[in-house]
Amino acid sequence: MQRRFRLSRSEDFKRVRRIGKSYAHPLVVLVAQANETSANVRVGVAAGKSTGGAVDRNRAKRLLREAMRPHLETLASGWDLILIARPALVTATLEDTRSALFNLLRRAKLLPADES
RNA sequence: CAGGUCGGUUGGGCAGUCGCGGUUCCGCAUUGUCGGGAUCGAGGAAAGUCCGCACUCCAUGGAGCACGGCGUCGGAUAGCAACCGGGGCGGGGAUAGCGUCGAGAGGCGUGAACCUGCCGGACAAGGGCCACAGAAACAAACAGCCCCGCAUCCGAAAGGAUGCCGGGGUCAUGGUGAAAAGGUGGUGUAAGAGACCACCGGCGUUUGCAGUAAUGCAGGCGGCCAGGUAACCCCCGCCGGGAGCAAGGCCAAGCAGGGGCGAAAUCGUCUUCGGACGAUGGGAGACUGCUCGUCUCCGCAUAGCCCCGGGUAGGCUGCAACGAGCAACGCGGUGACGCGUUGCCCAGAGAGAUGACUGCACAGAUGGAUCGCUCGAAAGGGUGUCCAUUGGACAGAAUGCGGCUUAUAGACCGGCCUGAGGG
RNA sequence: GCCCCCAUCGUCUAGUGGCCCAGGACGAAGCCCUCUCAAGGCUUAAACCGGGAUUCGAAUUCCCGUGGGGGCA
Repeated sequence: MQRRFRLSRSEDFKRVRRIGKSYAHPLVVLVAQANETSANVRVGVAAGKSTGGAVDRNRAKRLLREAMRPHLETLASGWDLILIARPALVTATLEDTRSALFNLLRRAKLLPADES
C-alpha cells in the first residue's frame, strides 16, 4: 500500500475515531468516515499493545495492509478508514484477513455495486 | 570408548510471482500523490536500559564542602565497577573418582576439570547495634568446684558433717545461644587457668626460594590469642559538574502582549544643569544543593538569560556517514586485545519500510514397512534404506558505538578432567 | 526513543534488620442476637511480585529480572 493511500496525521486519526461509524469483527475493527476534501480513499492501520510485542503488531498491520491493497482502486472515493487489529489476528492467515475485511466493507456499504 | 564439564560458529537455502521503503538514472501532447530501469534494505540479542563513551546544550567547566559511586593483584581499552588473566576464603561438583577397612550394606580419609558468591580498614581512631534465651554479648560468677571465717552437731583429741550465713579464688564442668577468652595430652594447683611444656591450628613479624604483584612453599622469632557487623554510621584511597537526539539548530504557523517575584543608597569627577561616567554598597539572574570566585543586567520603578500561565504537535536539519567502520588473511598475546596487508562503502523509516503466496531440495521430529547389516540365549537394542505426516526458536533498527544482563528450536566444531581397554 | 517512580490479604493501607508463621479498616465466611433483614457482638480464612547475595537473622539492605504507573518535543 503506497503512502498516498495512507492516513497519517494525528488529527485525522482523532477525527475519524470520534465521528466515524465503526463495524466490528473478531479479527479486526473498521472505522469509516466520509471526507469530501480527500481525492481518494485513505486508510490508517492500528495495533494496540494488547495485540502483542513489536513483531506481532507489525505482522498484524502488514496483514491488514496487504488485504486492503486490492480494494484501494475500486472503492468509492472520499472516505477515511481506520483498521484496528484485534489479538486474534496474530494467528490468522492472509485468507482469513481478506474474508474478514470483505465482510466489513460490505457491511459498511463501501463496495461498488458489481462486487457486492 | 564411557561419563562429566566448558567454549566457539550458525540462527535457515534456492527459484518464481505480487507488494513496500531509501538512493540514483531515464522518459513525457499527461511535470505528478506519474511511469520505467538499476541498486540497497534488521539482530545476536535490534530487547532490558544495568554500566561506560562519542556528540549536543547549559556563556566558561573554576575551587572547596556536601552528595553519590568504587575498593584483592596484574593487564586490556578512547573509556568503563561490570571486560581478560591470576590470588585468597567459602558453597557446589561429590551418592564422581582414588586409597583404605569391611563378607556385604556401608564407614573413614582424600578429593579433578568445571560452575558460582565474596574481596580496603573492626589491632590508625571513634560511635551504634547484637532480638529471644542466658549469670554474662565484650564483660561476667547462676549452678558447680575449692579455700578461709562464723554458727550448730558428732568426737577425749586430731578432725569430720551441715548451713535461705559471710568473705574470697576459679571457668576445667553444666545449661543458653548464630556467637561465650584456641584444640589434644601432660606438668602444676586448695581448686583451676597458655600459668608452664610438647605437638597441631590461627595471628603478627622476619629470612630464603618461586612470582611483575596479590600470594604460595619452607624455616626462625614473638605476645601466647585480640567476638561479629562497615551491601550500619564512619575512617583511608581513587573517581564523578548537570541534562539528555523528544538533546540541540533553522524555518513556517499559532497564541499572546496576561499574572507573580523584585532593592538602598552614598561619594567623587565633568557639566550645555537635562544628565553622563567611575568607585563602594545593594538587587535580579547564570554556573542545577551550599559557600567562594567569575560573568551579564538594573539604578527608584523598571531591568531580568527568573517563575507561573497561554499557544504550536507542521517541515528541514541533527541523521545515515571514511567511522574507536565492516570483511578476509597473516603475525604477536593464555586471553581481553593489538599490529599489518588487501578489499568494501554496507538499512535509514516517521501511524513508522524488509512481507505474502507457490514450487524444489535440506537439517530435525513422529509413525510405519520388517527389507539389509550388527549385538544378544531370548525379550529387545543400535544402524542403514524406503514411505507418510510434520517441520526451522527468541524476536523488529529509530543518533551511533563498547561491555553486561535477559529470551532462544535446533545444527556443526573444538578444549579440559576422571575412568577403562589397546598400541 | 529518553528519563523517573511504585509493588504487602479480594480492596485501601501500617510496618527503625529481631517484639512479625506481618497489624488495622472495608469486604468475605461461620456463629450469636431478631419473627425476618439491617445494625451490633464474637470467631475464622486470607498477603510481603520472582530469584540470588550480605547477615546469626531480610517485608526492610545490595544486585538481577517481572509487572504496572508517570513525565519529556
